[in-house]
Amino acid sequence: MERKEMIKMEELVGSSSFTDHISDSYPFSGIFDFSEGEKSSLGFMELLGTGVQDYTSPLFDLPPISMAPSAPLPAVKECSEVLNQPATPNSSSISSASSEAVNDTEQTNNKAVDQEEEQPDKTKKQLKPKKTNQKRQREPRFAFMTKSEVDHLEDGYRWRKYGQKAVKNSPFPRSYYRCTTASCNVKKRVERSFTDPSIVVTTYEGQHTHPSPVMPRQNFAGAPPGSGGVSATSFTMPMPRTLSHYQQQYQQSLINPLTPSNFAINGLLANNPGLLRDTRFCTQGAALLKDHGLLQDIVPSYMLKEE
DNA sequence: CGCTTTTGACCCGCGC
DNA sequence: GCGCGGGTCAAAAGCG
Repeated sequence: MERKEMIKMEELVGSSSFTDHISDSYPFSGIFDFSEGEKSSLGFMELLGTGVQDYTSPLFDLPPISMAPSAPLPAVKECSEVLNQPATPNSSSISSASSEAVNDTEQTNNKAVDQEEEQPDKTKKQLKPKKTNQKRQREPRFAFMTKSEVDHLEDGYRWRKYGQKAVKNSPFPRSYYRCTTASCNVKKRVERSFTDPSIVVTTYEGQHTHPSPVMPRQNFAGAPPGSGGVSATSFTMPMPRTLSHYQQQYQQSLINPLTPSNFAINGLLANNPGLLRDTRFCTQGAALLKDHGLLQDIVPSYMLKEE
């Protein structure tokens, strides 16, 4: 059995319950898409190359202490768009989630209103209500590649497939999934790389507004949710905000070993001592050392002017 | 029976 | 304006 699986993102957040997916080398890479509006800034193919070797090559190192990037990453052209990212996509799960919740609510309301107002004729299939002229808000997206035989990787959440489309220039279709939780509008797309069919590209969009159905909260140092020790929102959203978020947590854990983040990170590292050594996160925004405030999550270090 | 998947149609933005 | 491609909807089918 040689199947290699992704590191589940909720595990990266801090579950202490995984051991069986870890191998010495993770064919795993991810980049972030902070696109705003319709244009995507995903560029992982150019960024990562087309071979599996590329995915596991050290795009930057994650030394256990410094977390310093070994080298600037390529595909800089993609980085400009991150600047359009509204403030702090991931510095606070609360703010991020709440702002999105507002958007979702607005969209839902608009939709409901539209449906009520328009009431298209019931000829044929009922048409979708027309969208308002405002541009569709696209949530921050996170994409990563996984070497896997299965398309739909288990990630701790329950998903319902709502669509499948053929992808241009690819023999493999793209599948669209939505989180089954009612109030949660997280989506993900799954498709195979046409350059390497063993690679599955998964793109998450949005943030879960609920804990993972299969990830018990006591993983986090046994602190009950809302107890004031470990807030539920800190750890019950395994969907990645950005990888740098986790690196921040890790960094924070080095600075202040009493922060709640440590419960997650330490548990993670305790169970997976090779994680930092082996995991090659490929993201422009992830490799940051200095504290650049909120921008630190979204702007690559070499784009920040040294002062 | 309830939930999920399938799948064709539709919507929408964008480029020409 | 039109066509294309990506994304979504929703009825029907499938499944446990």
